[in-house]
Amino acid sequence: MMVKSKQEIITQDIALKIKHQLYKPGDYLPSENQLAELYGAARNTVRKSLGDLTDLGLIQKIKGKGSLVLDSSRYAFPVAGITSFKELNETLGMKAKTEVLRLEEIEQLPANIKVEQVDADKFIFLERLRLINDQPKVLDRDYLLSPPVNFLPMEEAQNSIYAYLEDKLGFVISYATKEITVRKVDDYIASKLKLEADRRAVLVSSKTYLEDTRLFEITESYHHPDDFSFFDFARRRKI
Amino acid sequence: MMVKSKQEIITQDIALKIKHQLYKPGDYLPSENQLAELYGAARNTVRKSLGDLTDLGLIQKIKGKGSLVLDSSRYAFPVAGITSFKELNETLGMKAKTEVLRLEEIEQLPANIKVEQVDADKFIFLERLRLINDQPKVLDRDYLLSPPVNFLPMEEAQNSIYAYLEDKLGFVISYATKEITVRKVDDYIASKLKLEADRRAVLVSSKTYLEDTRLFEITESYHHPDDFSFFDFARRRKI
DNA sequence: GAGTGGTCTAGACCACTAG
DNA sequence: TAGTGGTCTAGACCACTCT
Repeated sequence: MMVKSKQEIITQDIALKIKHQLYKPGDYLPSENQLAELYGAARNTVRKSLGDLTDLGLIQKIKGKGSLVLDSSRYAFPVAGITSFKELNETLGMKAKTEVLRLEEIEQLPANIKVEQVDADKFIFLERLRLINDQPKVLDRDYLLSPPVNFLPMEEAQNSIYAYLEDKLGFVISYATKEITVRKVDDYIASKLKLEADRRAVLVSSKTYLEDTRLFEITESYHHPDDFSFFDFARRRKI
Repeated sequence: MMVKSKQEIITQDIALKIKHQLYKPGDYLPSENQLAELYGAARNTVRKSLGDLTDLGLIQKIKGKGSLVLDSSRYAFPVAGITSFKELNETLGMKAKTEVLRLEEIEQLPANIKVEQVDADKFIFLERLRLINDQPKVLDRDYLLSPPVNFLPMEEAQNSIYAYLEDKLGFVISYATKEITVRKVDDYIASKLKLEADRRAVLVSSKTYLEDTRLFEITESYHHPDDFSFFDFARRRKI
């Protein structure tokens, strides 16, 4: 049984109130002292929550004034973070379908994939085509390292493998690196995505890591160029 | 005179030690209690620093074990954040040049730019071509809102306008939204970027905001598709 | 059991904003 | 001057890892 921290509860409660317009864009949240009283928490705990909401782009803190609710409707879905296709669908309410093209074990990674050091015995190779309104939009190639991922049931492959890994296997996904480039693709990919003459697709390559920093997944997603969109909310960082 | 907080000093000191390999990838940092003693700070202060380093992707904290230094050499430059071309050059040491194509005041934004509510009297329009090894790579179009940006000297346009705004004008840049798409472009852009027949470029559209949440800059960057690369480090966020 | 990071508290002083 | 967020402290208890 997962117990939520007081801080998580506060974060989600405020996020929900912003989502449901109890706190509207342009409003100020109650002050930190008021929130602390309201939730029966120390001010530091409230501040941690407000910090998370700031990172998410939901509010902006202004010294001496308060915490201003931003208009986050345009980018509230966490596409800048690590989010799976399935999760995105549900958030955005699109009519989407997933076709599993291949699901098999392989001994080696394709030569074009650059990885520093991999101590996996084998890999689970999963190729999926993502369709929206019956139009092919994304060709996904997942390479799951085994170990730690030793088996992937076919029915899970059709859904979110993140949900399977997190909920069923208890994996804790921590972070990922992601690179976006534009590539000329081969005949196979071009035909699957129904590309025109130029045959360029947007390639999103990512590597995903567990809490203990073990790499467990490498993904290559080929997106149809007409429909690709990546939205990011970023705070200025100086170091 | 800008005074650094104790927490900033700690963050930068540890970041520097990681950069200079005093703490190497695979090593654990000293424990939080040891760091607190070392810097003469409370544990909470050290924890805030370690949290920032975690967000930057420099370390990964593991419960019961310690703070593990990650191999961040591949993505240490903050391309996922808000970073200007000039800053990137310096970080990556590329031979780059900037040509200012236009610098003028305009009354209206181009029709293709969607903005909610803008209370600017006019705009400073800056068009620049970015070349690397004499090859055109990026066509940048900046629209600076006036107010708050009332004037941009020509010599600053050739450098980083962020440096001008932050260092000379004292602006505090806080956050930005950024969207990446692929677009067919017109003859003008195609010729400037020396695109081939297909005439698609990667468009990075961004809006940048000040600390008081005022929008002050809209940018449209057209990247040559062969050279575009966007690298991101993301932590899994649930809400 | 000793050490680690995760959470939380109660209180202090500061700089900034506003009336 | 009162209220706000920003920083910092010293201490507590917890869950987790390792031996």
